[in-house]
Amino acid sequence: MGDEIVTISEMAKLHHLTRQTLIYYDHIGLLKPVSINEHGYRFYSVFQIPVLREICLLKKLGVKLEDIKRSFENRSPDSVIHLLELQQDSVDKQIQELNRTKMHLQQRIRFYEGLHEEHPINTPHIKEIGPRKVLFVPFPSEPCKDVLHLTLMKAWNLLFDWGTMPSSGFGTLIRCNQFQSENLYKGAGIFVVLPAAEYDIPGVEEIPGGTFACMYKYSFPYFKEDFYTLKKWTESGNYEITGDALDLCLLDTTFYNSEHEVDYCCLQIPVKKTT
Amino acid sequence: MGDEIVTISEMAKLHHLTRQTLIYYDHIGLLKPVSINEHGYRFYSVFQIPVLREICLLKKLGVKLEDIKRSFENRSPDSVIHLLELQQDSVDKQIQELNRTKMHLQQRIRFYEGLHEEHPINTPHIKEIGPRKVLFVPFPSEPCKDVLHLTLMKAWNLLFDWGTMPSSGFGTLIRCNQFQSENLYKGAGIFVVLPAAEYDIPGVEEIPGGTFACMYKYSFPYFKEDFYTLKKWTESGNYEITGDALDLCLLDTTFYNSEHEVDYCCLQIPVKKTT
DNA sequence: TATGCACTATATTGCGGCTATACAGTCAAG
DNA sequence: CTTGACTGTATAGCCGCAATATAGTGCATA
Repeated sequence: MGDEIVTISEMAKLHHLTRQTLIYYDHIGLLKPVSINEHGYRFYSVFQIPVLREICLLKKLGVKLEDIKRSFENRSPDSVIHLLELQQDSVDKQIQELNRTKMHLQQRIRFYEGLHEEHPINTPHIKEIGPRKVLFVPFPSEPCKDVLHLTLMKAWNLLFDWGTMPSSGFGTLIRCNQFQSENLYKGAGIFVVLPAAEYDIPGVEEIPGGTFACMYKYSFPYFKEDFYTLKKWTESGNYEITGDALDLCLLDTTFYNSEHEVDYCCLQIPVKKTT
Repeated sequence: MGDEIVTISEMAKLHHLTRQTLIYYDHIGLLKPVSINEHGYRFYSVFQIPVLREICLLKKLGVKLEDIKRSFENRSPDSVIHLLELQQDSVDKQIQELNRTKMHLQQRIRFYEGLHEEHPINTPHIKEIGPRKVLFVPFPSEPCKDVLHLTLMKAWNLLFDWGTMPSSGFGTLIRCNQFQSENLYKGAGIFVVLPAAEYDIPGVEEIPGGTFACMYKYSFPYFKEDFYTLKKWTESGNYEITGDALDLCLLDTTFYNSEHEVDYCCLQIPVKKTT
């Protein structure tokens, strides 16, 4: 050096880049060497050092090479401010998105950690459960494997369309006004529990908190037997049913193993003690 | 449908994916159809719907397909919790990184917006300036174009190594104990202004805030004339110099145009009034 | 003069997670 | 028998390079 001319390797080392990167920048027209000798060797001017430095800075700020290139075609303090402000908006959006993702991750982890508590199987018992916001989608017909899957996917996609995620479980909801009827599943459907923070979705129902008769079980949600077992238990125990029943799916097909090849669910019927 | 078998297009539509994506998942072994007929047509089982749903969920949570694939090879609630916790760490890091980037963007925008104030050229005046943290790197020899560039790159790279960014300007610092000397640039060097929030860098100097004699000018920082002009002005105006002089570079080579082909700088000498 | 070493060049492939395109075969309805 | 909706494979492209293969250049030493 010393004569205001810099080789490609010097230029690269100065900016903590590799030679290939500079060759790439040459190819895409982002930074072309001031001269090329008869063997194709690239030579840069010391005046290009601040230019490459600025490219590295903008790159580190997340600006795309194409945008950097266009910015240099018409460079002024105002045009740079404009570029940086656009980048600021983009970064803000990315942070927002990541914060949502973080929230969904937390909810999902908490959901799975709930499984660590020891639960008696097929044993009715009483539990206090807080209020939940759910999205409800009715079954188009009598529930069976296919209808269940399709209805769940419909609910799931509705949530996705609204930019949120079903990170806290789902299940089957049975309307209490059909509990005595032959046609138990009339008005029933799939519910998906919403993350606590997400309210701006139309058609959201609130499941009130309170006392629930619960029973953990391995079965498909369209097997009525478990529901009737739990219902009979509440009646024989001086409880009065106060609302719709939930069959919350805790472990689905994706967790099937040699031990269990049906869903692990928690049936929940809201009750109050009759005196 | 209805017979528990799903075609590729149905499977895709159910999950808001394209056919090509499912073919891709087949190729990488993430989700293989349960059967393929004599013409190569792919057929999925309804039991694969929850699997693909879970794949989409994990994908939306930012988990890589390769990790999802491995997770499914040994799937249990605990292994999923582990996967999600790893992802949570990763998201936290990304958010931190973006917040730093955002801060640097803000500083950089504020720096350029400072140029919007109308500044008289070559006219000494008095200004109050707050304290600044800077990284200082001495010149290895008498400053000239090359030495300036190399020293600046050294400072710049030191900051990059520490994971921060010189987003608020840089310039030349001249030691006040050499102001009377023939050898003005002894002990001089490059300073780079640090973002306010970044303290954990070794060798950081503090430039105290206070009253400064300032002069905006177009020139290279190693031209002594401007410095002596401003120094003479302070002395004739009953000011006493109280510290090192700064020659802050506001617009460098990258902003050169037909009008100006030297740097736009602001010379700053800390002073106090002599009574 | 030969050898070695450090430098330079070009061209290609690969990463991740697809999308888009081109081209061709399959299937059911009219 | 044609039409249109489906299916397949194969390939290129996105971004910002890194890695590799292969070959030429330039200078110092044996």
